[in-house]
Amino acid sequence: MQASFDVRLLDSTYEVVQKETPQGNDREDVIVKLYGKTRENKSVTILCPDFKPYFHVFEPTGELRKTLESHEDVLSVSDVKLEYKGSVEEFLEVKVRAPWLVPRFRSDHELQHKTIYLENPPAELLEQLRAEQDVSDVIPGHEVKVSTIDRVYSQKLIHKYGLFKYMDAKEQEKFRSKGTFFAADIVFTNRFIYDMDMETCISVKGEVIETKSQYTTDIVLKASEFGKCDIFTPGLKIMSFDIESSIKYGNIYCICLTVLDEATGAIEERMISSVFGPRTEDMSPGEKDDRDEDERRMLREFIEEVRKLDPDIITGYNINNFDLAMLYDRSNLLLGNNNNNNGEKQKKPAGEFMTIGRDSLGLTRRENRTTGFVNWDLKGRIVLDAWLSVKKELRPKREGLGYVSAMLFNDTKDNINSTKMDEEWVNRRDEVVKYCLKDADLALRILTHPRINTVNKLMDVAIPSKLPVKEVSGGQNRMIESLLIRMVDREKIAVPMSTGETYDYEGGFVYETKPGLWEWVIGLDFSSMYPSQIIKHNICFTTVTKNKDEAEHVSPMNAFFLPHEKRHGIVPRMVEGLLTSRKQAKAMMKQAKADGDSDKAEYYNRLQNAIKVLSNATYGYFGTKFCRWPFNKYIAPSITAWAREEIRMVVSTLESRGYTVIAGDTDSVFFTSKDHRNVEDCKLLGFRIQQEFSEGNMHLELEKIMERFFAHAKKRYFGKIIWPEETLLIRGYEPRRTDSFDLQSETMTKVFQIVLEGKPDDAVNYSKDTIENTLKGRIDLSSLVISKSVNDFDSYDNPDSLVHVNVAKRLQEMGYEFTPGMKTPFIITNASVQPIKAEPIIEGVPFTARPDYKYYAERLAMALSRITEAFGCDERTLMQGNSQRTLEFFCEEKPVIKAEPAAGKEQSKKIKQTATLDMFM
DNA sequence: CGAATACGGGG
DNA sequence: GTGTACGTATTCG
Repeated sequence: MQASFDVRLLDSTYEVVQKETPQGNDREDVIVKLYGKTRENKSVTILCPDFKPYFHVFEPTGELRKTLESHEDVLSVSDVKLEYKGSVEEFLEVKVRAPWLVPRFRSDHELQHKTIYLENPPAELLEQLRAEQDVSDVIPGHEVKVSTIDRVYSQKLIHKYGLFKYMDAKEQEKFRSKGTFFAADIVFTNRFIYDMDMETCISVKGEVIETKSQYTTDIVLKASEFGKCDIFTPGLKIMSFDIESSIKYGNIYCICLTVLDEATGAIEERMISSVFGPRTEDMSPGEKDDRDEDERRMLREFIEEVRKLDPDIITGYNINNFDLAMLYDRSNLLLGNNNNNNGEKQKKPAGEFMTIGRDSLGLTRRENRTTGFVNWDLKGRIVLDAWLSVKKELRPKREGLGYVSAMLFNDTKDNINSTKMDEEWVNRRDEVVKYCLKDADLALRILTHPRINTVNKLMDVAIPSKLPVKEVSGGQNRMIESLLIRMVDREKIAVPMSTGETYDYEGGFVYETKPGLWEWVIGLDFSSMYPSQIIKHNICFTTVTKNKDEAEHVSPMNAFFLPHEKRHGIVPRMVEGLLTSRKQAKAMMKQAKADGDSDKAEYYNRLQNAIKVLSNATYGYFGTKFCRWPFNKYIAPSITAWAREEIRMVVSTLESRGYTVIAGDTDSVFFTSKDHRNVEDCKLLGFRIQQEFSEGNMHLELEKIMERFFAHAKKRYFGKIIWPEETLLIRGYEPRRTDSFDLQSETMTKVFQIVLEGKPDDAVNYSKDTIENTLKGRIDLSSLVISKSVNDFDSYDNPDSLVHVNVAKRLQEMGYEFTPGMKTPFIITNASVQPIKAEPIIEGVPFTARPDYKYYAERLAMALSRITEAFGCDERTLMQGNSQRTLEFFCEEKPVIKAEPAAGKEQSKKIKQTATLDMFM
């Protein structure tokens, strides 16, 4: 049956299938598969045959051309002309049978060298080589060493001057059947999406396949035609799940899941639990088998439910590190046919049995080699860990499910002691299952909470980046490349591969902060500083020139860019497109607001934000080693250099007019004026300066006015904003450490408050008092507790040097049970020795040891001094209290309070500030 | 001081 | 998957 759908793309993959040829023999073939959701909220699998992988090779030698032409895996070769570094060059387009063959061709034929060694070349040739623009060095000698700036130019030189005859056999080997590969690292399905010019929403026509075979989606469609369609945002099915298990025995007790269908608001819940109690050490083989069989049943039930419910998103709390690993390990162990004849475990592709992907394939695990970070993938579904979303969006001080739930919706986990799950499972089985479901529910509510809203945000950025939603959940690279590669392809420009080279360059300008407490501070910033610089100076890999004469833009780091009229760069055009569509989105938002359509307004607000993310990421992309474009080492540094020039100009103009600039970073400046001491005056001044410095596509904007502003160092400040809205601003102080003790964060918060009330003297006193109380032990023990989790002892390189590991060892010696990964609370008792000594906190046992109050006081002083230093009170002074030495110390210091005196009625403040000094003396 | 290492979170 | 992206505080050297 023929049908047509509008589809929002969620994921893409490919499959190798057997295809019958007219000759009757089977041949491997590739089909692209797209997964998505239709406008009617139906899940769909789209099968797209007839697309083949291809790549380009620069000016291949005769040998390489012959090898490729006659290779059994090569479907076709054709000559194409593509632009590379400003010139049109000859390339060979090579179409191959399957994506996984491309890396194989690369390893067999990719040229690795850009230095050529020549034996006895004539002197005349050497002169010619030296004169070549792209030769960076010619070192004469027995063997002449010719270095070029990239492999393409090595190839060009060899061809142009017939250099093979001056190369020995070994040297020839490096170049003979090798070539420089282009576009051979573009993920196959992305290549498909770019070439078909698909966006995140497509319209597709094709034949509905009635027997769904392995697919779990509502619809399976064999595509015959693709078209454009308007953007829409279907309701997704979001599943959250949680597993309770035994650490000791490794088995699963229960799996609970909850599924929200955004389209209808309906929620479905499932609880799958074991009929057995905990395992024991002395179980008989028969008992063990029964329990294994029971767990097998649970896993199978889980798989069946997921396939039936067919969610688009799978979430849970810390599922990347725990629950998914649990499913993976247990299904490998229990569902694999590991009970074969000789009892040996059969090696199977891992995750294969957890068949919950939309194509019935299993769970795949990817571990980052350097970070150890684990990523899970299910075809057609998007795996999102609510924990990671929370970290990214909220940066809460503690990241536990209970803490975050309390913070977001004042709800909390059920009362189950998860560290004693075996015990809880014996005594309160029903409650554990409820607790498990509750956790799944909390994770779902967190992921969809307005302040987190991960699913919507991903759906949104997918729009301007024109990609399936799963693609944008990875990194920003892919989003930028999605836009760039399409433009570049259309204009017949070659797509080089990243060389992975890194280079250091200077970043944004950071003004040396004037520490102190200030009043009536005006904050301005350039909107979209980096994108604006790209546009202003036509910065692009297509506009770089070595010829200063034809350049219109000369960056402060001496890179030259062509005038916009001569060649309008691809990157500036891309960024302009983004800024324009952001303006449109903002206008739509305004319109929707005016119409009273708050949902629509909210949508356009998120969309404009997504576009902002994308346009800002453009600069970042050119600064990474993954950036594939030539001249990238001129692009990012030129952007930042021009930006530094721009903001410096503002700073120096303001200073030349007698205003005091207090802080500034990359695109922002904070300053204060003696003659503007109220909101209205500050607004007038701010707007005047905004107008003065906004020119062309650069827009300096009055962002905020602060009644009080405290700055202590670069990137560390807080303030009380009173315009355009009254809010608190805190930067760089976020006390986000879970291993800090309560007293520290509580005191810090209190000190912020006092400072912003305009009472720095009180803040210093409060700090001193708290430190003194701590030193003298007049402090609640519970506010000193530090809690850290302790892993397997032998997982540490140097376990004895770590306090928390030693505490866990002591717990074990004292006869308490210790489970690796367990959170261990303790109080430091002696920090003057190495390793630091601490005593564990044990529930129900009174803490009798004496805390190392000096240690705690010092840590407090260290944290608080970052603020009090601005008032002339450093860490040492804080520790010394009001002693005579304090006084001496202060006498040598320059004036401490830097608040600008307020005019007229505010005079009393000045007196108070003097009083602060008096107090110290 | 910059580089290396560990944590967080889950049961 | 035609790859290679945690962010941050503390300790180490």
